[in-house]
Amino acid sequence: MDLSQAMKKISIKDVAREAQVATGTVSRVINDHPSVTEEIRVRVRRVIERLGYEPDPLARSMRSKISRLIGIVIPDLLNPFFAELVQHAEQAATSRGHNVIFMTSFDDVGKEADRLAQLASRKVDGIILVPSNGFHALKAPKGVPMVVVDRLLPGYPGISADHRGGAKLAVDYLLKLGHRRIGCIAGPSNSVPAKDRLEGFRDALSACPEAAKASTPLIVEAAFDYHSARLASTYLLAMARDERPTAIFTSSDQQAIGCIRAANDLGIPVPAALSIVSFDRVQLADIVTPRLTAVRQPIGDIASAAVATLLDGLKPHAFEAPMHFQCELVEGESTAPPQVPPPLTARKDPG
Amino acid sequence: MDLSQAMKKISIKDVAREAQVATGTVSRVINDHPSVTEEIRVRVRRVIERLGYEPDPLARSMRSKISRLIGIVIPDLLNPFFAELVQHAEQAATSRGHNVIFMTSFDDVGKEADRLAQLASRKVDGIILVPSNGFHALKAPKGVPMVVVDRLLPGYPGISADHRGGAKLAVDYLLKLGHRRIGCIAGPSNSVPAKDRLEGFRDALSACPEAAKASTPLIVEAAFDYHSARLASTYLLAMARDERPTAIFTSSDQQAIGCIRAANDLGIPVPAALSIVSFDRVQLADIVTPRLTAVRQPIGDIASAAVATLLDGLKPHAFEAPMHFQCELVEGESTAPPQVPPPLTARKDPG
DNA sequence: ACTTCGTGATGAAACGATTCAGCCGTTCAT
DNA sequence: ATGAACGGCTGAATCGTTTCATCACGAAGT
Repeated sequence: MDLSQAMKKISIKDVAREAQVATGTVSRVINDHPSVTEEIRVRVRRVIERLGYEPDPLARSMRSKISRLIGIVIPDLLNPFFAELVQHAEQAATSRGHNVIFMTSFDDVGKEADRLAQLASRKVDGIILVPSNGFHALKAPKGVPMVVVDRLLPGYPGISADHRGGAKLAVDYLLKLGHRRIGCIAGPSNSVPAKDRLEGFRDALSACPEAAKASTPLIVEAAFDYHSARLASTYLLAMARDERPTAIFTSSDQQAIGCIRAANDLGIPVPAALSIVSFDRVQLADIVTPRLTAVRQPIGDIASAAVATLLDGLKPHAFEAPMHFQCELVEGESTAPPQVPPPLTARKDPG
Repeated sequence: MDLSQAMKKISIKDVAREAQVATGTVSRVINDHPSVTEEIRVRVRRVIERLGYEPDPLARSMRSKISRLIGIVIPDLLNPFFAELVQHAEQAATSRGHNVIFMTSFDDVGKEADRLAQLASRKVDGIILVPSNGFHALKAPKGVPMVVVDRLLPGYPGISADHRGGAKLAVDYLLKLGHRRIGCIAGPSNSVPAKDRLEGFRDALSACPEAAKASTPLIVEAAFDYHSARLASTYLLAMARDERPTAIFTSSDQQAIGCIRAANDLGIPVPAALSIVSFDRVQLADIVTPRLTAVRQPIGDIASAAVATLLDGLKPHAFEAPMHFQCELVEGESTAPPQVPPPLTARKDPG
């Protein structure tokens, strides 16, 4: 016992010798290859157990070209949406016996290309990419399946939430509450999801000409973060009372929080005088006051689908339509029916 | 050219043949081994360039036992503090030519052990571990350097912020503002950092007997999250006005937000009637209303130090004192001097 | 002049798995 | 009865490096 403990490492050869079979046979036992009699299979298994043998992943992948490793490249982990995505992807990969190499591109096209090359040289079995924003002719590494998530890219298999449908959900909800002047903090125009959400905003309005007319001038563009949205919201809310929106759709939770802040600063109570619906619905949405009504992306589903696509080798997707997942509206406390605006001219007092 | 493109892959042998040297020589050129004449070095380099040869990391690590991979295991990526830690660690590793395998333990000791074993079998060059909470005899994989971060563990090289000193910083600040009844939302008692922060809280008070006497009954324990802290805060703030704390130190930003919410619900204005200082100071602290005054952990430094420790092979740390990094107080808008409490009996009205 | 050394380069043996060609014995169809 | 097909196993080649034991050669020491 002690001697065997002192031994450096047990390899497939040791197992083979001990079990009186060839190394190839042991290999087939390990890999559950059918061509092995039950008797031998059991015998080998027992020896493996006894020796505490574990195959070396490195040697294994070197020969087989399968690394049981997948790469994930995202722009920024501080964005809770991406953090959640990574967490779910890791979970999905782990449950399928893979590990994940994590990388950040910092929204830099150069870094992104570099990271992809590194992953390729590591011979990962697949890559999940959330591309950096803006224009770029992405060059996917040859021979490594890749799936683009969230920010879709033409020509690559893509998976994302149905941003357009989700936004429509949000605005439909506001319309149903009775709102007609609905502002929109759109995301940056170089972001695909932002554009999609804006489309969804318009989709919803197109069913209600009155709202469409009143709301179209109330669309402003801002980055996805708190500060930009606070600024943009201040602009919208500084309008005269009968012109300013009674509700605002924001393209991210952080934007919504900036919007709430702007409303507070202007003395506009939320949701009494201003309803807010946001997108993403990450943890954040639940701890802010008031809790956000928001459209939740099915991040878990997206992550699972991405991993499954890679690991099941569903390559043909490349030129088919991207996969979309339905969003869901989660009601919080940031929405209410619109106040009846007090007549501007005279007060209808009794008598 | 076209033909060479069609070729499967160029290996070290191709380079050797083309440059008229032995493969071993090429290897030494690649690894900047000194024993190689300038002439040959140049010649080989040129061939490498021309052929676009890139060494295969797998084959490389198989022989050399060096994978240029480090593993990082954290309990939960949705905790923004850990997300930031991972982000920084990835950055540090990348800048040193390493990649990182990311794993989540979900605060489960069993999963944690499993992940560590996986990393060991992948022959990573080092492991950064944020251990799951609670008791456990952690078994570090043999032969892989490991550094424990944040939640220190006796017997392992550890790196963390100076939680105790940081907490003292926070409470000193409150004392300086004039507060004497200072509440404390302590973290869960099975968490090492939580205990350290509580120590720091006590350290600060020990300099001011008056405050110590008034504050000691105001310590309550809660999980690090929003909801627990909201509950705990409500308990503290529901006390009579001259008994309840005029300031509260919370052990996390999320706790602080729960605390603010509790104060709001009770009609206690922050910071006018209640000052709050929290720990961590992640992004969150900046977008909440009011912005949090908080103690910031130098996450970047911690991550860099962890990576450096692993990659520079500073193993002897194991039984030395853990490495601590100083925290820094960041002023926000959640703190103010205490209100002068209005006399309880009669109002000192003129006349 | 002869050994001793050191330097730079070589060729082959690891590393630890997978996989491929081949072999032997059965079984099945003809 | 005979050949083809096939299942089950073996042994060796292979993957792309690093590293080790040598070796050739010239400089230096005696």
